[in-house]
Amino acid sequence: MGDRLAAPADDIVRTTSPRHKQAVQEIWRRMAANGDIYLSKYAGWYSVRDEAYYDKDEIEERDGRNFAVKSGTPVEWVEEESYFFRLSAYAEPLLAHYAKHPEFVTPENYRNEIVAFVNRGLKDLSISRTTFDWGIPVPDDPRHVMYVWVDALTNYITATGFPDPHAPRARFWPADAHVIGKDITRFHAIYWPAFLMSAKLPVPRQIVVHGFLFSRGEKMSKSVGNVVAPADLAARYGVDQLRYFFLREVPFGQDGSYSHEAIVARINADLANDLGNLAQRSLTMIARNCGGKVPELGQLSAADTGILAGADALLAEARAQHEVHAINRALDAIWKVVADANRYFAGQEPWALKKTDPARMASVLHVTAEVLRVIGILAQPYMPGATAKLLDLLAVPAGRRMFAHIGDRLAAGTPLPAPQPIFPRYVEEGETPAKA
RNA sequence: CGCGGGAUGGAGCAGUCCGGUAGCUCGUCAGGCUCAUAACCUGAAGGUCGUUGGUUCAAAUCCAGCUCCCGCAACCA
Repeated sequence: MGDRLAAPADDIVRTTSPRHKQAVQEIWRRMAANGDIYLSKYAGWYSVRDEAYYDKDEIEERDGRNFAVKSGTPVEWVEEESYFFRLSAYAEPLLAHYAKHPEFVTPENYRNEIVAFVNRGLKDLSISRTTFDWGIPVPDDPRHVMYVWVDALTNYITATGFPDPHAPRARFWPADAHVIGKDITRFHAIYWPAFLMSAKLPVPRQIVVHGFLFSRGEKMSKSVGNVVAPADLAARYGVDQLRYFFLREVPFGQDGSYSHEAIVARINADLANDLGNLAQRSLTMIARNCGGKVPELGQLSAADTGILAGADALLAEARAQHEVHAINRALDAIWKVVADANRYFAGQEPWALKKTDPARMASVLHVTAEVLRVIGILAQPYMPGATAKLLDLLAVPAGRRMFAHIGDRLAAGTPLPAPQPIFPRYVEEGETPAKA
């Protein structure tokens, strides 16, 4: 999945792997050493079929037997020996942490939910089971295996090589941002930092909560029949186009909605028309009128310095927006410059200068290409494929495409490859592609 | 009274915290240009800001009630 969306994982932690077992048992030992793990009994109404416990008020009695209200499955009273984590002791430390680091849980509405939840008090957490044996054994008590919480959450530090402080990736902990779905906020904003505090490990700097995506405003569900696989969308519209659409259209942290019409509108307007066409019209002129080489740059006009300054200011703007996870605003800012560049191009009328002032035409084309280079570099994280193509067309060397190279300038005289479209228009099936 | 989000020109959103000319994208209409992927540029039309009441010189914005829509509801990762 990650590969098909051009978002490959650096690492995948299998919970059965030896390194994970080692990390999990070590954090358990440290939590125990801190006096936060104790053995007791877990008692409650258990449904074998649901593999879940229910509260007393979730149970109803019929014909002398007890059933779970929600699922209708039979339940029985079960008492099971279990290790508990003293989560109750961490309500105060957690609240203190939330207060001291207001950005710890972001966006703010999720932070408010978490604070309100913790304010109501925390119960200790059952963290082991004896009813099954798949799972990581509890240190010094092989009758128990760890229940999901400690096991699953610890995978983050397994990936950084914990407990080896000299592991190659050890420097990545604590993480700058845990990016999670809104449905698992509590586990990541409450349980996980509590475990870490108990084990005397640093907590992540930030838990960043994202929303869900809805198809035409409705939650995807099999019964509604609106389930769409991301890979299918990528195949239909293009990976870069799909990534651009969601990153641009959905404010991070909120739920987002998409539809075929919205995606087509975005990729045609922003990608094909604004950026793709700007590259095409300028590069075609260069190919035809400047010998296919980066044209000479003459004396800069106010319009030239204006558009170049706009492009050069983007890195700082994008960084500021990413700092608060406003990816859509970073893209807004970049596309504002794309629009400015189209205005610049139309205003300078290089096609007219071709007859009256070829040197000035060359300058205008040079400046336009330069702006495209900056945008191409900045847009790489969002659209790796298309930006690589754009930078290729501008003959930007592979080693000069980092943000640090934005200050580079195109060298006049550099040969350019033949222009090619970067973003094709999306044409509905059945429609005839327009003749250019 | 379980918790939370939302209701703003045809569509999707911003603005609401810190009241004071209602903004953006798409769409529509008119004009321009002709380098370009029927694209680009300029201009215009279009909104009693869900509803009722209150506070105020002034409310999309603050307060109270109501209606409708949506998501979540702790051992299920």
